[in-house]
Amino acid sequence: MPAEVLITKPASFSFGHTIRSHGWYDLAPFELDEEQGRLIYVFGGQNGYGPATAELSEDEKSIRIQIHSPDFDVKEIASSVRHILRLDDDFEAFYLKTKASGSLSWVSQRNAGRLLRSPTVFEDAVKTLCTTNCSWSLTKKMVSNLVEKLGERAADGRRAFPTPVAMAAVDEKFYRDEIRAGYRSPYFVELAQAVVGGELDPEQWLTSGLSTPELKKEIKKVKGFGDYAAENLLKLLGRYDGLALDSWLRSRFYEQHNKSRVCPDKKIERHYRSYAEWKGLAIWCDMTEKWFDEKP
DNA sequence: GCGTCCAGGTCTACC
DNA sequence: GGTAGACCTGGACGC
Repeated sequence: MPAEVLITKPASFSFGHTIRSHGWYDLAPFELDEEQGRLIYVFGGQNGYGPATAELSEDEKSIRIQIHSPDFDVKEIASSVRHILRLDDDFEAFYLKTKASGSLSWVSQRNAGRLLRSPTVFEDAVKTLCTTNCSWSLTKKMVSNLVEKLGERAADGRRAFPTPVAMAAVDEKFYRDEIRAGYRSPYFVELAQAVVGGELDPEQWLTSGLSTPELKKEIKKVKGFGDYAAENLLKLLGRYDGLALDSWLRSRFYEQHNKSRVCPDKKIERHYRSYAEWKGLAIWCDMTEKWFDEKP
């Protein structure tokens, strides 16, 4: 029998909207069980414990965590679940703006807006790099390869996301040949080695006192992070000032708000200007509303 | 099955 | 600061 932990749900929280908020649920070691409405994740080993697979689901008042492992750090896993589901983030100011907007009033009605994230900023950074300049199928392949070839195995045979140490231990050739990361390969080596060597601490970005533009500059110092990747990572850190425009978001905007005609990014920026520091989340909710009609 | 073309975001060199 | 070309992969397409 798996061990079970319950976490009380915040008042304005939607489990379904959070786990399907963006593509992360589709990237290993996340797995979405659509039929049962469960999110599965393999938490990395910590504090002397090995990796542990956990299934997250919900009932009326709680989030249920079922842990399939002979030994695990229950506090660490519960704390990571709070982090990945953003249970402690405050969206009241965003909901006030969306309520006033009319077109985005559904966001507060459905308690949407929480973007699923990984337990560590390092994992989110690596996955963001895997989304740059390629199709979603290639992103999935690169992330699966990383987990399969470098991740530590949990008791049930699934694997956790690789640690910075594991990623720093292999060379550029490995990333090219085994991960199929192509020209991104040296970026992974550089990122992992900088974290292991202590020159870079991505986890510190969560609590950084820097302004968002300053933090974006810091993130862009990491090879492979341009405007899109930096702004995407900032969203996962909880800073929504940037739109993180990629080709998909642009084409959805043209279709929805510009009669399918291409327009400059500045026009997109103007469209969401009233959301101020929330505009990155506003565009994401605006462009993905239909996802939740398709996936009730 | 093979070859060609294209999309995708960032980097570097150059203006 | 802006721009062009290179980077690399997988998918689509034509043969």
